[in-house]
Amino acid sequence: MGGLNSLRILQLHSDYIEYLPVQKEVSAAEETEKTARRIEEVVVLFTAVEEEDNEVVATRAIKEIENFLEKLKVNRILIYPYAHLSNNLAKPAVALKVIRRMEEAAKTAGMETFRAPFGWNKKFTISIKGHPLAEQSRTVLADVENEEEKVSEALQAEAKLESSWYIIQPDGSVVPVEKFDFTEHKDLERLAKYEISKTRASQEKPPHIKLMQRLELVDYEPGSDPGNLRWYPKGRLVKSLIEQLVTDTMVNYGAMEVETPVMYDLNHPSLSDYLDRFPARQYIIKSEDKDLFLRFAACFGQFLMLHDTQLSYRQLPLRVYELTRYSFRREKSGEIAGLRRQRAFTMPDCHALCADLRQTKREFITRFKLCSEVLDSLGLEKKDYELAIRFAEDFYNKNRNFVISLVRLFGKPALMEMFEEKAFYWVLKWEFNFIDNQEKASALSTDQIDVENAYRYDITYTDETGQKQHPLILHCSPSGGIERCVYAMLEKSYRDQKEGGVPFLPLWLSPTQVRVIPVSDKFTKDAENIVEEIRRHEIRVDLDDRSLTLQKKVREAERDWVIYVIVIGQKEIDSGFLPVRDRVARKIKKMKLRELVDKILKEVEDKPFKPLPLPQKLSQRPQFYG
RNA sequence: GCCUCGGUGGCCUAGCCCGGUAGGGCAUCACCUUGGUAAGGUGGUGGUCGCGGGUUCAAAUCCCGCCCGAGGCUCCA
Repeated sequence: MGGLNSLRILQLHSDYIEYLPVQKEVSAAEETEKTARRIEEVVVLFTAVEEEDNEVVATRAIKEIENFLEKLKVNRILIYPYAHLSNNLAKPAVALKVIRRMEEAAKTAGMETFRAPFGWNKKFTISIKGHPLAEQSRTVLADVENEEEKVSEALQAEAKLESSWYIIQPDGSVVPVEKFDFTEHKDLERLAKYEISKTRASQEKPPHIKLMQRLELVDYEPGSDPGNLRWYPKGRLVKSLIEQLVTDTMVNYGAMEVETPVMYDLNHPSLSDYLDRFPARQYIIKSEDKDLFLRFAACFGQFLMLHDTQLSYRQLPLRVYELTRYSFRREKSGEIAGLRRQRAFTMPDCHALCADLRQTKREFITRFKLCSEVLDSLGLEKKDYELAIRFAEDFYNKNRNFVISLVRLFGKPALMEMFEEKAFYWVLKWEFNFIDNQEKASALSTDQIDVENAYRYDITYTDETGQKQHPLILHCSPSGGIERCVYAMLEKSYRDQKEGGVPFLPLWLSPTQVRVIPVSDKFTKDAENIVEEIRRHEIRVDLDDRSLTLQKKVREAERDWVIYVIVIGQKEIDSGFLPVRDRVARKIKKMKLRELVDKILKEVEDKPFKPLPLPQKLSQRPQFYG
């Protein structure tokens, strides 16, 4: 029964690999020079030879790999002896023989074949490509009878543990997902389906894409890489106001705003560890003497900063905040979609260092509340998003009441994922998920308890007794990506409209809050005076001075989602009352200018303000789209 | 990366199956119109039909190759 033993190969389609033999590890090691080697556009085969392998297996392995290379349209391989793939290794002499046989077979098959020396401890750097076939692990069995090929997602699968899915209710009761009655919780059902079975209901284009273009908020930029967007003035205003709101919220909460670099040395020792877990996702920049990667979160910069910080337990919890413009993730081409997912995106990222679990829990609750406040400001209420909460079973058993208290705060049943063991660097994590018109779920706010990175980055504080301690680290994005917030607002508006409602952005985010329309050219001057009076109160007001019909101008104001529209003619000048067309209430109400101003100021109270991002007169505005 | 669909003035789109000198709408420009709450009228400017090759007397249309985009798959600590 030799069937269980085999040749194990981790096959990685790589942009490049660099390796440097450091020292001999076994006596059977081959002779080689201690010089660095770099190979580009290559399929790297990390190979371990197990106990009962014979040389037939080598030929068979190469045959399988040959098929694969055809699919990848690559013809260059590097055979890289890598013992760590197995705990049942063959003797070095046998292994070397098998490896040499592989090399020979590959050359015979016409592959451009490289091989790293056997028996050496080697330092290496690898950049793996981002497509699904890039990472494969294969096991070639020694037993000829057993021809099954096992192909699996190598890196992820190793870390992925069994998890089970439940619905947890505010009263603390827990039901397996399949037993829960979703009648009253359709979006939660969609989230569960999306997370567990990954089914899709719809095949159409996400509606927010058309809206983001038509409203001249934001658009694709063909001159860049996919997933890098251009923001028109109105969109820039909306985005910038949301950024401001999130930042204000975090600063009020006590966070210290910092700024850190967008790119980091690929070979920095503290980072390489972390990076190893996300090998395929970076933009790589070549500088004169080093390779840099663009950050995909604010963690690096903040952790490197905190590593160098002198911290006492008296200063905990310590909150550090950064708005990353941008974070970069080189998502696979097919994964990018409008404002749902980009390759360059803006993400607020707030870390809190806590001394112990007790402090952590208190902090976690505070942040949980802040997150729903932020979403509420965007016009996203509890009914508009769903909570997912994930943890290791062990953590849950010890902290059950804490988990339930979060669900109670949320006030609705939540999706719960329980892992048999701690699978990641966090022990507890939650997200607010928005479900869009295609029934796809996207995470907005999120927070997690990280128990590893303080060690990885050696971040410490001094406790009461003068000892260095590693804190717990909370990672929170209070809003999620800002782009994604806009996506959620637009998708929600579309849904509202489909259900017979009026689509609009919250008043404090509306690029135009009030539009004044003179009934004819004769009243432009009077209209201007009114505009100026409104503007003085920090209200974004504009003037449609184009020589179009009144109907047409009203129509366009509606299409621009302007919430308050005022028409100015002789009657208004005589009476002093303004006919205010309220988009949301869908009626025209007569009021004094002061009344309107007060009403608006009250509605946008406490929210950030920025002035009109375009010329005040519509006749002076270019058309950015269409 | 794979699959599917697509690429025609700034935007939307007809024409493609069945080859015969590219049509409409919006926007833009000019003129008329100066209005009372969701599209006033007339006229004009603007296109080597994504790129390259092939078939043909003739290609937006048929064939081959490539590029770009979108969606799906997959992925999403």
